[in-house]
Amino acid sequence: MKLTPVMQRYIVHWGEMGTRWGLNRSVAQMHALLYLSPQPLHADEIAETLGVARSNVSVGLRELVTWNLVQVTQTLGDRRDFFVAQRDPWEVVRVVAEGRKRRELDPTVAFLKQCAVDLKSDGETPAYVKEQITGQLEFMETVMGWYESIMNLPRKTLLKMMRMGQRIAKIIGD
Amino acid sequence: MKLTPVMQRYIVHWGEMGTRWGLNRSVAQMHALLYLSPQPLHADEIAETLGVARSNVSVGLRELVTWNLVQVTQTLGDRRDFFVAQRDPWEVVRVVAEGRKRRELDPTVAFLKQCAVDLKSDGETPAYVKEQITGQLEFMETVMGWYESIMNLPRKTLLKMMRMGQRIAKIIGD
DNA sequence: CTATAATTTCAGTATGTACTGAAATATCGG
DNA sequence: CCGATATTTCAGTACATACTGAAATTATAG
Repeated sequence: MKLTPVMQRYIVHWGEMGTRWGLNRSVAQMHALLYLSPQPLHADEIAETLGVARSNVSVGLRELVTWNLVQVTQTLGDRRDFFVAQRDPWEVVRVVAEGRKRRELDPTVAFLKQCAVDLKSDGETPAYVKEQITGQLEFMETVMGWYESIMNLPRKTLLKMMRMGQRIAKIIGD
Repeated sequence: MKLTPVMQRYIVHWGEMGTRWGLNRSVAQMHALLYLSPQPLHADEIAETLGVARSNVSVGLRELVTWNLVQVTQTLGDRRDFFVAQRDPWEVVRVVAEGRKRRELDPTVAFLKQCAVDLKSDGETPAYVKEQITGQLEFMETVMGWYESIMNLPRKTLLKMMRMGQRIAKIIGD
């Protein structure tokens, strides 16, 4: 696959950003490449175009497929797997957000819950600390409940809400 | 400062999570310690309690102060700086979210805008690619506009909205 | 101005994660 | 079942970031 300068820059940038979103650089680059490609690509072509090891592509694609950021397709008369990117930006955001929630929020809530239980029969920890911890748990549960609600909204409703911007305050704040 | 087992676990856990939120481990631990402390602490005490180098505490605290996650205070008759944690969870989230936006979203939007400009006079990049890139830019601008709106809402309105959960769909989706 | 305490800087080192490439494994046509 | 091609595994290595501790700097009390 031949890349124009803009395409190269795009892929490099996406790789950089991927590292800040919980993917690693080469995985993000693979997704970027597939995202720009009008037709499915096979692993060798990806490895060659990006200049990374074939094995690395193998691992990266599997991760992308697991996350539903990439899908596998077949071509008649070709044993190789071909890959296409998830192109719906909503789905991409959903997947990335879901991954973050799982890695960044869920463990903390679980941990705080356990703390809350332990603190009930804990004589040595100051009351002040107990309040801080339980308060934080309550806060996180509120925020996560909201997140779940948002994610369950139909896409159309979500888009509508986003486009309302500040006006939402008027509706809610009566 | 003396730590009970629950407090130790809390600090360790917060450190782990910090690494996933764009802070580094020891910085997050410092915040956690201050968050649990009923009174301001000075740098030496933090270093000793957490078992990290004094210099590391210095750098970490400065970062936390810059981010407004920690404030400096003084005590009469003591030359040392004392530190207290930002305890408002909304403010903590705001700060962390702001940091992420700055590092993860802003550069990408800026980059995509530049791409869009360059693509106007780019004969070699396929039309298909142009559409993908401009579509993505549009999407990101919608999402970021929404984020700004949310962050500008009064805290009370925000809390109200979060507690509404799914019912928000009914209001919007008419 | 000097002595002392507090803080910061920074070169060197440690640590964790990603990447490579060779070897092993799996898949398929004949 | 065999040979050829595609894919995956994994030990070793590279790389980026964080941490230490000694030295330099800054601030303050007398």
